[in-house]
Amino acid sequence: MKPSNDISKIFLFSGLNENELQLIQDFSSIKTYSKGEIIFFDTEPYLGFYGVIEGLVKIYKISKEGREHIIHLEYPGCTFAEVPMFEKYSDSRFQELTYPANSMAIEENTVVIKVPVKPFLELTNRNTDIYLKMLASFAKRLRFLNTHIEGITLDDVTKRLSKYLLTEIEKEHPNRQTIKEKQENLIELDISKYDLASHLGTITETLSRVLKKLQSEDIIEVHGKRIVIKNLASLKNYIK
Amino acid sequence: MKPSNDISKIFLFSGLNENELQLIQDFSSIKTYSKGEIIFFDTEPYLGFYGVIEGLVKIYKISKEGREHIIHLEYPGCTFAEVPMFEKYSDSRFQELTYPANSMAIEENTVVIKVPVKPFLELTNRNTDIYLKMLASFAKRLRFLNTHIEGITLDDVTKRLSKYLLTEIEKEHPNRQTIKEKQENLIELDISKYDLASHLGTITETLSRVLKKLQSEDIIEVHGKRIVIKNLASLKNYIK
DNA sequence: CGTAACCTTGATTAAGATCAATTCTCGTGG
DNA sequence: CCACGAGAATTGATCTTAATCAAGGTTACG
Repeated sequence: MKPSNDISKIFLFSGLNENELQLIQDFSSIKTYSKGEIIFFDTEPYLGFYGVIEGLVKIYKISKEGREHIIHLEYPGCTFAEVPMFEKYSDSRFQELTYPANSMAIEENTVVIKVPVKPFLELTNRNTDIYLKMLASFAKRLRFLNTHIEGITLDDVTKRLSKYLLTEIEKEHPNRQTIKEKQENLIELDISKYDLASHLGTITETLSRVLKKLQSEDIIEVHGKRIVIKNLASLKNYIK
Repeated sequence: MKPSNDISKIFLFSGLNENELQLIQDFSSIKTYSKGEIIFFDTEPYLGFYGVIEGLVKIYKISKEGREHIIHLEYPGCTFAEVPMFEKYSDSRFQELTYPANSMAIEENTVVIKVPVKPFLELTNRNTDIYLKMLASFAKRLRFLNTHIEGITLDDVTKRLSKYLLTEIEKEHPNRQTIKEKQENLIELDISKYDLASHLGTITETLSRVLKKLQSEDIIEVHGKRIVIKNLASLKNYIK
């Protein structure tokens, strides 16, 4: 009856036993969001972290002028906003922390678990396994952000888009050599072009033009949310 | 005789006892670098992390065209390149990891300790205190990078410089209300203008022009590496 | 079908990078 | 102590990329 309430798919919880999972479920809350619904703003006081069970969540910042930049996209299994938990720890004096960015569900029926800090830390206290898993997850995120910053500051939009497309291909075909010819070079965008642009640090108009340019060079073919890579070598050439 | 070999000032080691510190010192190596010397490249295989004992280190990326972007500046007490340690952990199959970015000593006689991963992890195995400290340090860095990305993608150069200047003032006067008038609004840059520009995601020429603009508006006064804030309110207005 | 959200296209503008000289600063050796 | 020279910083002129502004066109969904 509650397939969407299965929190064992959250990577962070994967080492925990039935009992611990039930405990977490007991003090946490699970909520389903519609597409476009805000999960939290970066002005809200920090209360706990979140995990995606179903759907897709964007983590983003907005400038004074209203321009948006997507920092992360969180897929099922991912946790987000765990970071402030340890900022609190590091501060001797108590201080009112806020969430580091805004977050919004960008798929219909996105299911998210909200885990309050205090009981969670009590449960996992001295659990080195959880700590190591978090360290690994933080490490991954740090490297991602490093690469992201590198892209934003040192690459133009074409290069950033090329990198994105190439990582998307890798994602869908983790071990490529064993895959048959069919669909090998097809990418099915799971986000809107607006969100993709914002994720690449640009705007829809520019993204549209760059996609058009790559099409005119016979490197890709765009049909709505489907992008076919027609010339992988040329695309790879752009990221050099 | 070896004042520069005092590794207890490394924040990460601050909870360790004499014995443990000695152990770390035994399997680690300490080296003094000249200004401009490379500590590691982002192409090198990962062998261990580093801690700054004296001096100043920049962590940076370089584009194909040779443009540089500084991601972090590391001061005495800081550790860097600890991140890949936990990427290795998270990967079941062994893989050859490289350093996430380049690093260079940017002060004369920068003293750095290099800690090899394996013995360090054996020493700290199951030491939740170290893990929590690392989580806190990763958390801090993640928030910093978030803010950094926000700045690069959503702010113009003037705003980024203003933010930098204001955080520098905070840094030098942690509890401002008790400070006397003199020197209150003086910033002594500890990096070159080239490095500052690169840290702000721009180039020296642009930085120079922005500094000039702020001077012409009577907000700051620049004398080489000394910058005096003449109108704090106006400067703060730029970061809104 | 109708309408709202999404996407594309074109014309224009603006911010900042690039290119090209100077000028300034400071450490070093005569 | 001064002069030299190299690296650092400034300034000006120009160019490039991508943002902005302004219409249209497409798609999806009730």
